[in-house]
Amino acid sequence: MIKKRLTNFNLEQIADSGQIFRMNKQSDGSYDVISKDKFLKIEENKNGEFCFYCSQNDFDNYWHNFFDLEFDYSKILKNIDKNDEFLSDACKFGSGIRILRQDLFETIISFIISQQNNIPKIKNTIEKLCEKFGEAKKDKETGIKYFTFPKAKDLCNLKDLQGLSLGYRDKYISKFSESVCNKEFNLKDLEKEESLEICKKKLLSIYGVGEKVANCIVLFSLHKINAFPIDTWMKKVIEIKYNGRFPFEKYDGYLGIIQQYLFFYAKSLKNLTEN
DNA sequence: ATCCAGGGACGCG
DNA sequence: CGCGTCCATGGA
Repeated sequence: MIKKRLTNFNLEQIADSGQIFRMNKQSDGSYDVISKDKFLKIEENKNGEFCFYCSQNDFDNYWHNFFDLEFDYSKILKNIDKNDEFLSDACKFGSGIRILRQDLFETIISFIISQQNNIPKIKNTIEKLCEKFGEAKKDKETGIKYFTFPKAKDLCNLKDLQGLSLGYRDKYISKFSESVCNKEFNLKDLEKEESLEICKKKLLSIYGVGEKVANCIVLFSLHKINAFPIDTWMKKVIEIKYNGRFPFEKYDGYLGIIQQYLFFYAKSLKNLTEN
């Protein structure tokens, strides 16, 4: 078990942010996270320390990077236009959010599922997918049983994907998985690509991936933190709070982090027109 | 330009 | 309890 004192790191905020990944709050207040074939329990103790139930090796080689712990988010929080009250409030409200580095294949599948869908159902569908096609495993540290995320070769057959309430998205998943298996689509090359625009272009070539989903994938997996996904919440924010014109130029270079604060804050408010 | 394809959880009046 | 909406995309 690794104990860490961390600033700008909040489990609840990370779990409820716009990122779709396998993180679930347990009845004892701890959080179970699953990424690829890895499991991690995290809890915050009375001293305000975070306990990561994994080996030093797994922490250093995987989770540290996954949660983007090297990056100092307070730099961003200091750069906010003081006159922008809504954004200042949003940054305070979500200051513990981190932009994760999620597995590329897992992120592509997850965000294809996310389109025209709600978060409880998305999570439910992903879990069903993992139970059916993933590998049953037991976490060494806690003994907790879990299912790994499926491999591309397991998701190629369209018929196998039926009955999981994927709806019309099933064909997107089988086609993409097949293109990964026959090397038509090279995940490794995409992971190495530096340019946000080239990454987006390659992702947009996937059947079933459009502008919004491509932006989510480059931000949440490839960590191009200037990507700015615009969903219905962001549309509302820009329209109601910024009269249709958000000052993108002020935050060039880290727009994706700004987007997460805005998204998380907007969702927490019952009515955007008030406040 | 507009509609529909699957589907279900959730919030609100 | 019924209805609108939800982290959209592609094809007709």
